[in-house]
Amino acid sequence: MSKLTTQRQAILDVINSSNRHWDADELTRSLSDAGKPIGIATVYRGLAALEAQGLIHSIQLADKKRYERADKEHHDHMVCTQCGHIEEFSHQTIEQLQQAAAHEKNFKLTGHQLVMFGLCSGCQQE
Amino acid sequence: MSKLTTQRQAILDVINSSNRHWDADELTRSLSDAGKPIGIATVYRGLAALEAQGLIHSIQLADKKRYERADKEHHDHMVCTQCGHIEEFSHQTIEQLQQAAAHEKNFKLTGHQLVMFGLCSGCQQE
DNA sequence: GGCATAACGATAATCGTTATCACTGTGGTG
DNA sequence: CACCACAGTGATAACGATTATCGTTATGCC
Repeated sequence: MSKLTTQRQAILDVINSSNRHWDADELTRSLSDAGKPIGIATVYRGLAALEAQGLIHSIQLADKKRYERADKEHHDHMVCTQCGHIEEFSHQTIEQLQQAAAHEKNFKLTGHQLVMFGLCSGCQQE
Repeated sequence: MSKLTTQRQAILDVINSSNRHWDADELTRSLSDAGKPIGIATVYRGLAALEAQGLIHSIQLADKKRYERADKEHHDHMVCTQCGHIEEFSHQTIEQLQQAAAHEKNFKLTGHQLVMFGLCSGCQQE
């Protein structure tokens, strides 16, 4: 198990302090702005380590990976293709049906990602 | 509406000729091997145009985008994290539940992607 | 035939991410 | 306490997929 160093703790604190979905660059800047400069490579390594330990979660979007706190119940994401806003939702039945589908195909499920794309309520106005 | 040029027709033919999920590089090589050399930039542009016209579909994986024929009924994907094998499955109820979830959040749905990760039956043996 | 326009193809540029490598901090161990 | 092993750090180079650039080419229309 890797160490929870000062830097990794700082990354974790930032992520846990909000419900945002952060990318590596945003985290680097946020920490620098807070007077805790950190190397971008350290951020990437830290994020990988924290995720491996289950302390944070990630979603893989088309261009980049985004990280969020793990201390919430499982959910999936809706991404607004206009403004980038990310809405969360969870649906227990969907999870169950996924399990069933995997079982049917003889697939040993280790993870999944459901992302829905569309326009958030705000962006539908225009 | 963009044109269906010789090159784009060739890309489309390759994709429609199998149930594989192709990336841009594989398509370029396949066409070159078939005696129809094509520029990689042309492949990318062609793929974008073909997808915009609904003639092919794509899935965004962590590292790259893969394209498949569009003349099949809608389905989602299971990706083997060991060998890269892609299995398809469809579940009507899941689609309906997604619609419901989007509606609930006031989200105007334009697309979605559900990818499940795990081990295919072959890779579980080892 | 000539011209406007979209597409092509070679290649440079971009961007997120990973690898490299010299250096640093930490935690045993003798 | 000094030393060593080793994971982590940070600057930066490298990488890989994709996009932009730009001169050239093909196509369709008057």
